[in-house]
Amino acid sequence: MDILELESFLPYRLYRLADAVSREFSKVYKDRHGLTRPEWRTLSGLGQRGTMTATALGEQSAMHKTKVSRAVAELERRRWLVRTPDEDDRRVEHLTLTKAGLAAYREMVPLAKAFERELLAKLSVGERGSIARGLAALESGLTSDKNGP
Amino acid sequence: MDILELESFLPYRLYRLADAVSREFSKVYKDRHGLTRPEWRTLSGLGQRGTMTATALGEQSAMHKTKVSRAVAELERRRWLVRTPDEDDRRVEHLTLTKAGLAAYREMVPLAKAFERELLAKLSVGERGSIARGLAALESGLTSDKNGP
DNA sequence: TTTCGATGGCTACAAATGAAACCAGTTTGG
DNA sequence: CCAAACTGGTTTCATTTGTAGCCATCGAAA
Repeated sequence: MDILELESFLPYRLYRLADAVSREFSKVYKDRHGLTRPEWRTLSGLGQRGTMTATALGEQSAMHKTKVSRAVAELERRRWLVRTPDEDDRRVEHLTLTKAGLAAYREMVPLAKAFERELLAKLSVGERGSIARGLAALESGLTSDKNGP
Repeated sequence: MDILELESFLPYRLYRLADAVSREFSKVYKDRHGLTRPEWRTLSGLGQRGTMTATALGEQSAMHKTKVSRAVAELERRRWLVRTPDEDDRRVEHLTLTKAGLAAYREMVPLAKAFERELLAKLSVGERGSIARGLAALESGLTSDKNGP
């Protein structure tokens, strides 16, 4: 009889790994600032790009509109970002971190980098290369057929 | 100023990839049988191993107890599995797929394998090897320090 | 034994998520 | 010019998830 070995099934392995890593990293921003993942991604996106619209944020960080909307609302409530209406299109808002938001971002960046470094530190150089190539390959394999007919 | 490039941040990349793949694959078991992911994993685990306790299922498929509990309850409601109390320890229940459950499992296995095959089909042999090695390396890097002092 | 800490499994409540509907505002085609 | 289709963003509601606490049972230690 034909069976499936869950432990070596790629979707499962990927998910489990990502879940473990993400859960571990979430401690960093949760413990430090009580952020949720969508909030962290929003902070990160704005810190990186300077100013973005909600839609752009959603695309960059692969989040559903509603996640973005709620994350932005919360960061605004904390006064970590401000919205400035677009001149030409009144539906659009440009989001920018405030001083406080930027401070939080600046504090998070080294922690994030350290986390990633530690994660990779356990691997050999060859292994690091393997992940880089493997992930890139899978990523491009996926995104290319996202656009259906 | 120091910034973090979200798009190349490993935890983010992993999560996004896993999420996309998992979401795509979930269509298979959702469309076919209206299963949730925990339910699918439960089915898969039992199909693979024959008989397991809820705790064992949780460990094998990396699911929280409550997810397991609820998934098992649902599969039992569908009469896809039965519980048999352990002889020695009356807290423990052994879970086994019924004929119906097994039929569903048998139907799913080829679909799962086909999905994985297609996912990998877009990659070169070298790239496939890279993922295999990369994932394995990260996995062992993680599990080894899960056991804190 | 009795008692006390673990363990298997469930449930109740709170928080996070997704789908779909919605509201403005904008574009397009007649 | 105006209706219809579309887009940015929010809200509502149902579903899913996690946390914490519960219950029953078990094992060990007194």
